Amino acid sequence: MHDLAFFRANLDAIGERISTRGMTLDRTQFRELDSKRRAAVTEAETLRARRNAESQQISKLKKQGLDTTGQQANVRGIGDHIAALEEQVKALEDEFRTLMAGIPNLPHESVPVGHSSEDNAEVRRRGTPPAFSFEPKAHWDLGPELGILDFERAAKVTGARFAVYWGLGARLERALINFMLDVHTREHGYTEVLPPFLINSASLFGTGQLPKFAADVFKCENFDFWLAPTAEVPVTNLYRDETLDADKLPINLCAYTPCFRSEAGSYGKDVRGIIRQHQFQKVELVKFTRAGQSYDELEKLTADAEDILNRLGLPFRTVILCTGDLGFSSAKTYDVEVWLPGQNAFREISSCSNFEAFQARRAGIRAKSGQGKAEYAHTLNGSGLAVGRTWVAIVENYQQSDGSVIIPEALRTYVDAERITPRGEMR
RNA sequence: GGAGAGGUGGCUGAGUGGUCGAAAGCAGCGGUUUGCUAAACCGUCGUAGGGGCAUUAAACCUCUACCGGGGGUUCGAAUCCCCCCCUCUCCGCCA
Repeated sequence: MHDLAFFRANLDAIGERISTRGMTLDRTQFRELDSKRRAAVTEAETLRARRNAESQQISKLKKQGLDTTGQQANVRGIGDHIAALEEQVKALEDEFRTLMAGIPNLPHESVPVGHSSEDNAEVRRRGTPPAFSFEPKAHWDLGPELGILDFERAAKVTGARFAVYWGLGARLERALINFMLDVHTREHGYTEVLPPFLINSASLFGTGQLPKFAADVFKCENFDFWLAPTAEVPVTNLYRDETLDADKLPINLCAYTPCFRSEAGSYGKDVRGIIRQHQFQKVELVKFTRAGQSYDELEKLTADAEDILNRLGLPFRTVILCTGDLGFSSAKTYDVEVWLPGQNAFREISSCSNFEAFQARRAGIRAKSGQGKAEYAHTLNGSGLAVGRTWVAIVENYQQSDGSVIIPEALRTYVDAERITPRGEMR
């Protein structure tokens, strides 16, 4: 959500910047709706002022014991008029709010202009993809062969796009969660939180999933509860409608949660394996900062995510998303992409974004220093990392010619094994 | 799930139909006093939106809305009625 006064004053510049995202801002529509809305508000308020004044008169007359039947009928007439006007105002404000709520954030000036993911720019690359003396397998073959990944039974229990992890497969997932949380809390300065996995509509509005992207989120019947699509939602909304002490920022939080996404519109995409599931596990990093420090913190956040891959010895590259590929709420995003031998490609494993005040304005997250005026905080988040995709990266990058998988050094104490062998534990 | 008690400004807490945006206290801010600290005293102190406004912004004036949320009654609602949400206590049930 944009600041209204700023938006009005800089409409043309904003419209042009937004067009780099491949979206057209109808400035004429905005101006017309805004002035129509304001005219209606002014009219309704003028009438209300009149009603209040005349009501006071009635009060005075009554105290003098005078008859006020005529005045009362008159004010009742004003009241009816107000009621009719209020309906107009409400309709216009709803329309206006929907319009404003659907306008994406402005890309930061450092974001390259482009149309699609092809225009994203690589900013760095670490590690070397492993050389295999055999044809490396994809995890959707390796997993079942190792007896650690089971799609058939998941489909029976729930449906497509779900998986069951067995034995060391399940333990590898859990080990990754613990490893990531330990590194972030002990070495990167984050505080661990464990939030609710169901969130309400107000929270989804705060981070920008609602109203535009309701179709991507699972909704509970008969409750205003939704399954969290990412820990970004519950964790960012922890401070909704609060004013933070600016001198104590940044606040760095990390959280493990399962994430649930309907994946509407992704039919036929990544149908094999666990790259794109309705449920996946993620460790998320969230920062609340002052306005002036958010871009430095974005660099740190991204480095914190990359550090996990470094420690696991997984090759990756980091790209900066171009204007056309940027998410709705984000001003600047780095995607960290891990190398997957089974697909012979880099695949997104973390997405680190600075939302500036865009979410804070929606969610009412302010920061105030001493006697200073409260300002909107800046919010950031990034995966640190997507656990399922890290699982895939380990299985595919560390596969051996005999079909086994070596556990990376950093993870051994967590998995309590050095290797996953094809015998398997699935029954 | 059942019974009861609550939800008012940064906090505590009064207010049960008519200048109530809301008493009082605390905290905050400005000032007087003061060797320093403290105290005392005086003043000030919510948020959002509209209009005045014209080239932006600030300041100022003014109006409107906001006493958990949404409806209703009334000339007029923090106050009365209905629905919902949240918190606390007890019972039941469960992990």
